[in-house]
Amino acid sequence: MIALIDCNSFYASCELVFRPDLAGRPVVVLSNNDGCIIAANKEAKALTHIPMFEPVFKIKKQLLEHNVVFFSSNYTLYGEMSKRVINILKTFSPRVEIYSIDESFLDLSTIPEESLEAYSHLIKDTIFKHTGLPVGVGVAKTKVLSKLANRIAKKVETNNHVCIINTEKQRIEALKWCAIKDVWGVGRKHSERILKIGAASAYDFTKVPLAWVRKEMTVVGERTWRELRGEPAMEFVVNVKKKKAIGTAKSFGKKLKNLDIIEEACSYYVGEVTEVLRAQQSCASAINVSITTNYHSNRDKQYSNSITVQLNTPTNDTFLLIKEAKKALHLIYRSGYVYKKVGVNLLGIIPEDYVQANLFEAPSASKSKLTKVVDSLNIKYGKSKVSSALVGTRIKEWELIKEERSPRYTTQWKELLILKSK
DNA sequence: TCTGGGGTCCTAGGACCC
DNA sequence: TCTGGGGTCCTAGGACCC
Repeated sequence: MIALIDCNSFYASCELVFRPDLAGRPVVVLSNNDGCIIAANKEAKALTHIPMFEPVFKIKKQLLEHNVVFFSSNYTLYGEMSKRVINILKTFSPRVEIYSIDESFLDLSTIPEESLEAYSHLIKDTIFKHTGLPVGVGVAKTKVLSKLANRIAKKVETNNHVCIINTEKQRIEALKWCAIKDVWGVGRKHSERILKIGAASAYDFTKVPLAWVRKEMTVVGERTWRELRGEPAMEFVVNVKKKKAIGTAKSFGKKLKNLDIIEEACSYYVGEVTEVLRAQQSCASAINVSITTNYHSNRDKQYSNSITVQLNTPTNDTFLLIKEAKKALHLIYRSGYVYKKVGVNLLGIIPEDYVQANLFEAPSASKSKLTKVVDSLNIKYGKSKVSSALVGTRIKEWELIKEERSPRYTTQWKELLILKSK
């Protein structure tokens, strides 16, 4: 049996752990640049109707009327809280698949069937006791079914946040309860197509002929179909896989016209992604740079472009990659537009031990020692204390907006939570 | 009239996830 | 005024190889 443990309204719950004074009040967490709502606690969800991903400015008035508390996203905090949850889960099973920041699969094959329910409650209660985070637990024979069980645990009040799908009767009941659009792996496009052929529930979908599923939804859809029928078709991935692409593309705090300032933002992002690249002991063999105007705007002239540069020799050297990114940016930049976003993406990622030298290029003097020193200084003194001069110093001119970010309680000495004594 | 067969690699685009 | 960011997997089609 496989369990899926999922934290409820994860980002909002993380904020509430450190702000018990806000208990009972509606709380929402905003996206980067404070643009959209990306998480809401149950009080906020209960309020009228707060659509996720709704631009905040459109409903701000309404939210203020209801006394909603806003937080900008604080990924440092959420990442740390996530690690704590995972460490607890590892004490409950030797095999844990970390699926996302707030979800993990657990192999419970060694737990006797009659103990599954008690064990699930124990997992849930232990996490709450040690972190203050509420979670739901779904258990079933396949990953897709445990996702479904988790959904039932969350939505059906009487379940007390735990749901086990074990018998054939339970499986069919669960499938009939679940609308096709809510099945894990079936998105908007596919659920429209499935509805069109008359299947409305997950149960109906399992009765659609495999040939149709295969043709319309490829092998990915076939796996979902099999798993819903109780036949395992997805791998349980215990080892963290190295990333195959590492990228970043964030909106600017304000719109930008000039190449020199966009260049600085671009260089800064290259610094960020190469740090991740080095942390997984890899090198990139290509880098992609993209720029785009604000596609929401009807008034601005629109332009977007991107370019991929193959490197002569794969590298993880920030300084070399900034140089390449800058050249690439110059090729796609056009003056006369107002830009909203620049992105960099590292591609063709290979382990650093596999790098093959280029026959026609003199080996460059190794800067690996320099980047190591830079990395260790930044770990010690804080993010981006040391960086390439190409990054510049005008970060305030393009940096994204985070007006309501909470303190980084768990990772910065200066921002520790203070408990006042009388 | 009729024009091989078996591959690899790369890219763009679509669909999905949190 | 203001609209998120970071990923994965799969397929088709083009270009190339022997």
